[in-house]
Amino acid sequence: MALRESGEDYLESIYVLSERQGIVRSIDVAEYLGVTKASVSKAMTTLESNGYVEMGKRDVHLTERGLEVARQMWERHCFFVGLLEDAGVSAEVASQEGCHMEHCLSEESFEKLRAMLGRDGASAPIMTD
Amino acid sequence: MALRESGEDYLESIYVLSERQGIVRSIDVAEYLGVTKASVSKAMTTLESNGYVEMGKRDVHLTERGLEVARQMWERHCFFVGLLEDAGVSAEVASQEGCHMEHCLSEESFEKLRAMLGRDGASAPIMTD
DNA sequence: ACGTTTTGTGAAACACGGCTAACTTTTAGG
DNA sequence: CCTAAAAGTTAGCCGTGTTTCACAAAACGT
Repeated sequence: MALRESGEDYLESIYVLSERQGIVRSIDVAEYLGVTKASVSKAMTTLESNGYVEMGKRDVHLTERGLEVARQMWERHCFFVGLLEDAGVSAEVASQEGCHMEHCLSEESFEKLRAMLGRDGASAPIMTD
Repeated sequence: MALRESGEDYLESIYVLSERQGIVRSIDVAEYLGVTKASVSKAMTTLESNGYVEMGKRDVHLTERGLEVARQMWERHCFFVGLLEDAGVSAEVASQEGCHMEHCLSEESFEKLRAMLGRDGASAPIMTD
């Protein structure tokens, strides 16, 4: 089953939170994304059954497969947010809108775009945002 | 009621088709977007009740309000498709993916991005694609 | 003018992704 | 320990936007 935009968002947030705090619980994801814990629970179930995450007793973590997607999403997130900020968009708006742009492109197209725009591949350090 | 991504797509396609062929029928929109005519029928009903389109006996056309949105979407479509093509993405893929990017940004952010990237505002001539 | 084909509509169903509410389970303080 | 708070799950609902299927209405060829 193909990953949807919302699934990618969940994976990305698990990635960011795990870098930030190590162990990630559903409630952390819920707060980060601004959804209810019920929504997270549902999403985790389908992400787990598709092999993107594994749920322990009190944590959730990415599988290899999930990590790959998550890193890619985070990379794109940083790219688009940086691009918009450079264009003069406020950090807050750039972050919101970048969140959507990151799901629009295939990997191939994204790489081509990044190559053309000459922004290097460095992702922003993960911090509270 | 705010316009959703799909509503914007419908308006844009009516705009493109009307430039191309004058009169636009539901079936044309359905074929253009690759959805069923039932979907178009339903979408037109809500777009009409929100003042974006008017339905005649055998055609559908944009109101002032709808035209404004449609032109804006088309402008963005051309911008993103052009950008991707310049990056080396095939016309077909660029068109597909540009279709999604065009809905991600606020008007303000889009203008800033366009200004920074220095692509002029000329939209591509409307042709079969 | 008639019948066929094309076009449009309406009803019912589905997938998705969110929500609330109620419940269970786990954690942690006293 | 034991209870209260926090975290997680489950069930059911909603809105959006599709679909299919059946039908209505219009257009068109002969």
